[in-house]
Amino acid sequence: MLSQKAQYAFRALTHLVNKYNEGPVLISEISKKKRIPLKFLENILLQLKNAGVLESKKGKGGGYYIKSSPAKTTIASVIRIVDGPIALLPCVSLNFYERCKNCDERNCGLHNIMENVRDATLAVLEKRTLKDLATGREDL
Amino acid sequence: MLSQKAQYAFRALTHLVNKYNEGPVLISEISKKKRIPLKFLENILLQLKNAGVLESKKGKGGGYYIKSSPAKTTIASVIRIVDGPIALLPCVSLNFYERCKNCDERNCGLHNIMENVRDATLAVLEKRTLKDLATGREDL
DNA sequence: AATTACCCTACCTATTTGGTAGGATATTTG
DNA sequence: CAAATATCCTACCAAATAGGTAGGGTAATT
Repeated sequence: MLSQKAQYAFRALTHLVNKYNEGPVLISEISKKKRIPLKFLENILLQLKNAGVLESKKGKGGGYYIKSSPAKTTIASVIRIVDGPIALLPCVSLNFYERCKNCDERNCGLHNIMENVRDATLAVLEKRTLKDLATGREDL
Repeated sequence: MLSQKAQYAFRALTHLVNKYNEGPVLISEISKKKRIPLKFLENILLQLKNAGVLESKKGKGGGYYIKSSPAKTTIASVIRIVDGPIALLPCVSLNFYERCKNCDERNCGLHNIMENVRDATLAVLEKRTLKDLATGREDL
């Protein structure tokens, strides 16, 4: 399951997508509109900025906004930034690979199954982008 | 990611599949062969038994064994027993559904995406069974 | 210079995860 | 029946992670 943090991240990103091209949005606005604890949200947005998804502007009239086009950032990459691995086992993770100390990957039934799961999952998550989060209207 | 507990469960089940139809297997044997802490393994196997995956026999000559045919138990069901939900969000879980308090499911881009992920994941995990864990040889 | 608003470090609490201890219970065998 | 075997059950514990808070520092406007 996605962490609460990741869910907050997606809620915040949804807001930013809906306001794309309307200039920087205050953390406090996102916090209020989406009911996300302010200080917690602050470091989520910072993390997304450091990873290159968001850009920020300081001082009056500042805030956060989506760096490039929403269609350029995949849902998969957001999950990796906030929660880490998407795969169900370290030994089948593309971005966070770790060798299994207790199985021989070429002769492990589970390994094979989990590779299939990973591929099926990524087929969706790498295709969908921030653009797909847009709602058109301002729900909660 | 799957928990350590789930990974232990699959290692143990692999052993039991390989010994299918050879009678009950001692917890202590599985523990030794698969290097799983004995007491921890004990309650994993018990849980799988209570869920109807395994059967046990007490006293001398006792142990654990797979209840019905290995092909009857899906990988998905094992994950649900040991780790709980497979879906990435509670609001798209088939077996552990919980309403999202912060979004309208009909108008939530993320909800839709996560339904697709769930379907893609389950297409694999509901098709594969314990039978697919069999290795033929005794690794580790 | 004052204000605004993001940036950074540190900290705190509750829950979950991973694991252990010890005895109770049921079954088989002599 | 008694002894041995092996699962079953309850309780506990420590470390890690998740979720959240506090407070001041820094940069950019006006």
